[in-house]
Amino acid sequence: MRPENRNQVKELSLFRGMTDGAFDQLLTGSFFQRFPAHVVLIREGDPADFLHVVVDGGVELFSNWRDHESTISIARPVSTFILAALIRDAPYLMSARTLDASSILMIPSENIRAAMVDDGAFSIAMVGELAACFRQVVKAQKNLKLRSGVERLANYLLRLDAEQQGAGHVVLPIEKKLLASLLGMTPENLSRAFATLKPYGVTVANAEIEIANPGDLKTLAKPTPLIDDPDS
Amino acid sequence: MRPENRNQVKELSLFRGMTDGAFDQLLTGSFFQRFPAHVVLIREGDPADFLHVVVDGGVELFSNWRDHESTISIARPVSTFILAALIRDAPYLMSARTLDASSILMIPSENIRAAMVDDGAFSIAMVGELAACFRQVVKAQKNLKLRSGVERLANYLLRLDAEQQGAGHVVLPIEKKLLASLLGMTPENLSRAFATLKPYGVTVANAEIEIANPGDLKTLAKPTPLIDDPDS
DNA sequence: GCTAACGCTTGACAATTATCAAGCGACAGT
DNA sequence: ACTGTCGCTTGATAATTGTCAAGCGTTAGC
Repeated sequence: MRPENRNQVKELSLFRGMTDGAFDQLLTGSFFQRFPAHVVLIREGDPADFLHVVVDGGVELFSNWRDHESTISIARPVSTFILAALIRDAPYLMSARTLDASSILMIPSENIRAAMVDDGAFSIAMVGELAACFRQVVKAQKNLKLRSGVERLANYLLRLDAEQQGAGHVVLPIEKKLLASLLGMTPENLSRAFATLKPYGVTVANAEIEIANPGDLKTLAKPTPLIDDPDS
Repeated sequence: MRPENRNQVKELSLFRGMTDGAFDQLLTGSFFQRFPAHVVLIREGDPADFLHVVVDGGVELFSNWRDHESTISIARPVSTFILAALIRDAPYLMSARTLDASSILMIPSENIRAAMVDDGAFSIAMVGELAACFRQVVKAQKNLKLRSGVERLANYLLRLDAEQQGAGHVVLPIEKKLLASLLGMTPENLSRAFATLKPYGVTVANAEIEIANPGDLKTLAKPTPLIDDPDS
C-alpha cells in the first residue's frame, strides 16, 4: 500500500484518533488489493474474517433470497463496510461486489478486536461508527416503509442535487438498474417513475438529469432530515 | 427502583461486565418511572437526553411522514432502545410509545458517555450492542425488500412458533393492527394474508393461531437465519 | 465490420397492495 | 341497558408495483 493510501485510511473517523504506531500495528497481516469491476468480494453467510475498507472505486452491498436480489447500500471511498459482522463474529448478512475497478484494504478481524481491548479511544470511535451505520439503515427503512417509489426517487434526486451543488444539474453516480434496486423497485418502474416526475420539471438524458425547479420537486418529495440527511 | 429491577438491568449484556460501583454511578441522576399504556415517551426529532431501558411492559418504536405512520420495532423487557441517537448526540429517528403499562429506566446520556471514557470494557460492550442492533435492522430491511407481505407473515409466524415452543400453537403477543404495521402492510391486507395462509394449515381465532403443519408453512416461507434468526 | 450481450425504455398485462365503505362483536363509559 | 369507540374482517375498487415481451442504442468481443 502506498503511503498516500495509508494516510487516506488513517483519516477515517474510526482511525483518526489512533497513534501512528497503533495504526501500523492494526495493519499487520492486512491485505491491500486491487480488484477489477464486478468481482464478488464477500458472500452472505460467510464468516467475517476481515474488515474491508474501500480505498478507491466502489462496492455494492446486496442480498439474495430465493430468486430475488436487492441492493442494500453502496460503499464509496473512503469508508469501511460490514463492520458489524466481525464484531459479532457472525456470518455476513450481505454480499459485496465491486462496482468499478477498486482498491480494497482488508484488516484481520482479530486486529480490530485486539485494538479495542488495547485502546479505549478506538472502542469509542467504533461505537460512534456503528451508531452512524445503525441510523443510516433506520433511515433507509423509514424511506422504504413510509414512501412510494416515486417519492423515494424524488428525494434521492434532491439529495444528489444537494451533494453535487450542481444547481439543478445532476449526474447519476450509478447505473439506473442499480439505482432501481437501491430504491426498492424494478428497472421498469424506475423508468416510469422518471416519467412521472417530468411534470415536476425533471428531464432525463442517460445519466444526466435536469431539475428545472427544485422547489417544485420538493413539494412532491417532502424531504425531512430524519430520513434524508445522510449525516446526523 | 427496587433492587430486583436494578439487578434485572444489571444483567443486560451491556452492563453485565461492570462493577457494582460503576453501575451505581452510571445510574446517578436516572429516573425509574411507571407509565400507563399508550403514552408517548419520545417524539422523533427531539434531542436524545436519556438512554431508555424497558424494565417491564413494552414499547413501540414508530415513525411518521406526511400522514403515514409505520412501526419500526418493538422493545420488550429487559432491553434498551434508541441507543444510537444519544451516541451521535443527534435527534431521535423514531418516536416511542408504551404498548402496555410499563416501567422505564432513563439514564442520562452524559453518564453513558462518561462510562465509555472511564471503562474500556463498557465501550466494548456498547460496540457489541450496537452491532447487534445494526444487524437486526439490516435483517428487517432484507425482509421488506425481498419478500411479499404473505411471506413476511409466514416467517413471522414460524419465528413465533420457535420462540413459544408451542408445537403449532401460537399466541400473537401484539394486536393485529400493530403487527400489520410492523410487517409493512395495512390491517386489511394482514387479514387477507392470514386467509391466504389457510391452505397451508394456518387457522386464526383472535390472537390464537394454529399451525397444523409447520413443515408445510416452511415450504412457503422459506426461512433463512440470515433474515429470520433474531440472534447472530 | 459483425454479432451478441446488455442497459434502458415502452407497452400490455398480472399480481400485489392500498383505500373506501360497511358490518360485526367486544368493550368502556354514561 | 344504551351508546360510542375500536379492532377486526370482508367486499368493491383503485393505485401501485411487478412480470413478460419487444425494440432500440451502445458496447465488447470475435
